[in-house]
Amino acid sequence: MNAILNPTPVLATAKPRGRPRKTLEEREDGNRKSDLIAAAAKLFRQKGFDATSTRDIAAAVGMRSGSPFYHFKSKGDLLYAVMAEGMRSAIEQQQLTLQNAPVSLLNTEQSKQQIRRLLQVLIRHHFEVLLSPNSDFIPVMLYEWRSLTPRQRTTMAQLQRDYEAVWLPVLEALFASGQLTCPVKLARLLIFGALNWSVQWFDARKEASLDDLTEAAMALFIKD
Amino acid sequence: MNAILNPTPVLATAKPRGRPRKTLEEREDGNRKSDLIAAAAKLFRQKGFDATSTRDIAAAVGMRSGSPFYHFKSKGDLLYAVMAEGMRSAIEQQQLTLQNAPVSLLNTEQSKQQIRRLLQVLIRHHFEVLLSPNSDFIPVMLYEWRSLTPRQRTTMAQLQRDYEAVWLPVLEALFASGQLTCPVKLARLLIFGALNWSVQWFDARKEASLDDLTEAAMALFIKD
DNA sequence: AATTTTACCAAGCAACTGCTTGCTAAAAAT
DNA sequence: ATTTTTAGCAAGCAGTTGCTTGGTAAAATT
Repeated sequence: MNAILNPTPVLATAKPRGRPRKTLEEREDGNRKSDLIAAAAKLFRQKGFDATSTRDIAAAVGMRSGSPFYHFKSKGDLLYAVMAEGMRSAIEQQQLTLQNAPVSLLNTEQSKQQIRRLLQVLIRHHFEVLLSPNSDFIPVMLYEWRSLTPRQRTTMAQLQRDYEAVWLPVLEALFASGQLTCPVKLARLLIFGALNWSVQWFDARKEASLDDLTEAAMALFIKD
Repeated sequence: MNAILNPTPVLATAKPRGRPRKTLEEREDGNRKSDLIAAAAKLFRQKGFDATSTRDIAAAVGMRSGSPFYHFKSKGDLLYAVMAEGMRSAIEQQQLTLQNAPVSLLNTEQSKQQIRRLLQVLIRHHFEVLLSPNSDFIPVMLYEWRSLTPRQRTTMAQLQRDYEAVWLPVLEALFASGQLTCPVKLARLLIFGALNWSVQWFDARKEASLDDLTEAAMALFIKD
């Protein structure tokens, strides 16, 4: 527009331009980074990674378009942060849930019912991770793999293995006791598929509760 | 660039510019539209709808950037064409598979084994739709719902109901005979989840065949 | 009191996006 | 032989994208 050839901004005596700056108190201190992660998770889930612009994310937390790049060096890094944070908290919660469960993973000798109960706890917790409100992190992880770099992909795969590690001994015990008649390896893949797919159709305002789902899944997979 | 103010292209005596035009014979006649659909399906599956540009698609079939818009009025319409074509052929194939099956759907009185066999045929066919090479259509449909208009979404939902319609009586018969101990409605959702999710992990170059998968799924879902 | 750090904003650049326009050569229809 | 249709190409427009740069007020540190 202007005829100024040298685009270098004016240096001296710049008086405060534009909108008023917020004080630190107003911007609810510190956790702006996690605000960004939460907002990004929500938008990524709603519209997908590619269809969400960094401007959308900035606007969602009341920033200007360039500001998220102070906290994250790229949009891709923000996606990775969403997924990593999601897996971290999912694993942590899973550990807690198992500690509070009436049955122990470490106990080798257990009744059929106890092993079955263990799977039920795992399934119920997984549904919670997938479907409880404001937990967009894991769905984003499940559906936006493509947009990760190979590096990020491998570390996410490791986290996923950590999460699933607890399941394998349970499935093996169920197989050994005849309550599961399907090779454990494929059973794991098929069962996680059945559960993970629920983010596509589950509607919290509708008939089934997470307990209903858990019961149905148990009935579908387990014999006796 | 040029100092010509009126951007209207020169009218008279335009000599043939640019690359040589292909004759109809060279461009393998007629099916350019389905070429576009196939190329789009492949790319949409590989990179996702948003990350695929119309230029990518054009290049994949040897066209210039604007030419796909002669065949489809928008990128979204091309996506819809991919999905609709995929569902059309999936439904058609399903019908054919059932006709050649040793058991009939219309027969009300059937043995436990016959009903079980019917489900096996349906599962096996569904794996084929999902996982056989060069069939990117259905995976695209499963993962790119978001990018459809509400209108397109409802007609796709109808096609999906048509496809699943055949499954319901089979599941109900299995439930009635005690081979399925899970409410039919939820069973359908969970089973389709388990199957559909396989597009995320299945690798044709690896251990399991589609028959192995079918066997595993049957063992997982069905009692007796 | 002086300095450094934190957390932004304003502006904008270069690349890319979907899509349109004006045109044209070859094939098909008349 | 003439007209119409088909299947494109070349060029480009307007909008959007991720990201960078230069600056700055307020808070924290020294």
